Amino acid sequence: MGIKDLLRFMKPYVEPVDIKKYAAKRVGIDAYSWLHNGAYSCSMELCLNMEGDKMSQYLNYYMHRINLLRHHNISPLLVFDGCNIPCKSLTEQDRHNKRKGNRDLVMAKLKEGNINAATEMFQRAISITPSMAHQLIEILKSENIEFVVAPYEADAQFAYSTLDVEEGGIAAVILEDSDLLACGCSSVVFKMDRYGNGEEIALDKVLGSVRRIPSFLDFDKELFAGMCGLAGCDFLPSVPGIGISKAYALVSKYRNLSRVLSMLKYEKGNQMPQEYFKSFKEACVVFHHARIYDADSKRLKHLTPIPESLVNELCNELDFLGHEMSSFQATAIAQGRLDLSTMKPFNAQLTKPSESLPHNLSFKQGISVMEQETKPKVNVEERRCLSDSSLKILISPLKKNILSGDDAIPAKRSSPIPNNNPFKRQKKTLMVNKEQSSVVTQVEVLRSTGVDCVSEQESG
DNA sequence: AAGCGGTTAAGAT
DNA sequence: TTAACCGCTT
Repeated sequence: MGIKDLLRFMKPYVEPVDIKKYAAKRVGIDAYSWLHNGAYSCSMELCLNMEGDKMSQYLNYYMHRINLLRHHNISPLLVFDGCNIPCKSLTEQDRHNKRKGNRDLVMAKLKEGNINAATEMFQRAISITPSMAHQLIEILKSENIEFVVAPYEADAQFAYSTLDVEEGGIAAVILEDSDLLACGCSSVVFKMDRYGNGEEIALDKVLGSVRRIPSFLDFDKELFAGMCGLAGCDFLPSVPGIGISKAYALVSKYRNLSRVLSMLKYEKGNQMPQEYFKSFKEACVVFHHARIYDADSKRLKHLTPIPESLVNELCNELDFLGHEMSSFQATAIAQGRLDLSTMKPFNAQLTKPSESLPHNLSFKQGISVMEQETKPKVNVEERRCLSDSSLKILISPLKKNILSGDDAIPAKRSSPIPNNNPFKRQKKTLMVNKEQSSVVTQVEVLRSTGVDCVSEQESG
């Protein structure tokens, strides 16, 4: 995953960070990585789709971390991954198959009665379902926490949100894995623990740096991204014999990506796959011009505008970035109204099956192990963008929400909003002074006074 | 020295 | 599942 060995290579630039450094700033969060982490504590319940409190424990984990940020007066922006981009389809297919294998193993162990082995396997078989993401999104809405579902890669969405830090863009991105650096994200926080301690790489300290080794003097974002591409990433296999170190050496020697490429062509000759040069170009375009959602104009845009000359060079063929979407569709996705595995609105349970949209966009994180059997398989080759007409289904069940432009959808939660703020006491005193009109407040106060397991209905 | 494949431990409570 | 680590190979 990500760029091979990049983090190890960048070790000299990694610095410990306390998240309160970003007090009063906006910070981006990889929404799925926290979902994954939170799911460990209840992997079996999630996999077997068991009802009950334990199953929602991942939400507790989540709100704990959100509350940690709020405590430091940090405004979180949660970014969810959206649809797959075509050039990544091989990677996704692989994962899909592995999860399927894990599911078979779990069932075998369960039959043997080997509970220990089974629970271990459950943790490997976890995948985040659209409905889990949706549950979280409903809570985020009711708690007024900013979020966006990216049309495609969350990475690019992050990069877009960091473009104008002075005008309220995000100052850093918190994530568990992956390497935002290739997209040009200015500041990345890895491995943040429950107290807000993590490790950070600041790209502006990297580029132009002479003090540390490796030195990135004379590197710009384009060269840096090129280096990452050469080392191999999700949508581009690495050149045999070239890892991150050689990639760095080549780029710093030639300081120009096309010169590096012609050099490779010359040196490696027939070792280079025929498709490589085209794929490399496309990977670079993904890094710089991926499709993102622009919340102001409510449209799909490119991370940075694609120059006309580049479009011509690519023969007007931009579908490797993911298909173009209407403003209408992009907005529905961004606001979390669409289940991307079915392309149906989340709360349109009353919709007749015959009105279902075709399963032509795959949900990035896959579907749960138990759901895989019932849901039709997605053929990645057949993915096509939905037309506006097929989206009309959105209007009937959700008319008010969509036409009024109001983002809020009445939350239908089965579980109460988790409240496990590590700073409960301090919060409580603040809360008591406020008018306790909302369910949230009531639950929060009751909990902090020692009353547990208050359901929404009981308190309302 | 760098690449590459295989193994391992962590993550969550 | 993924990053980190180890040891063999180029």
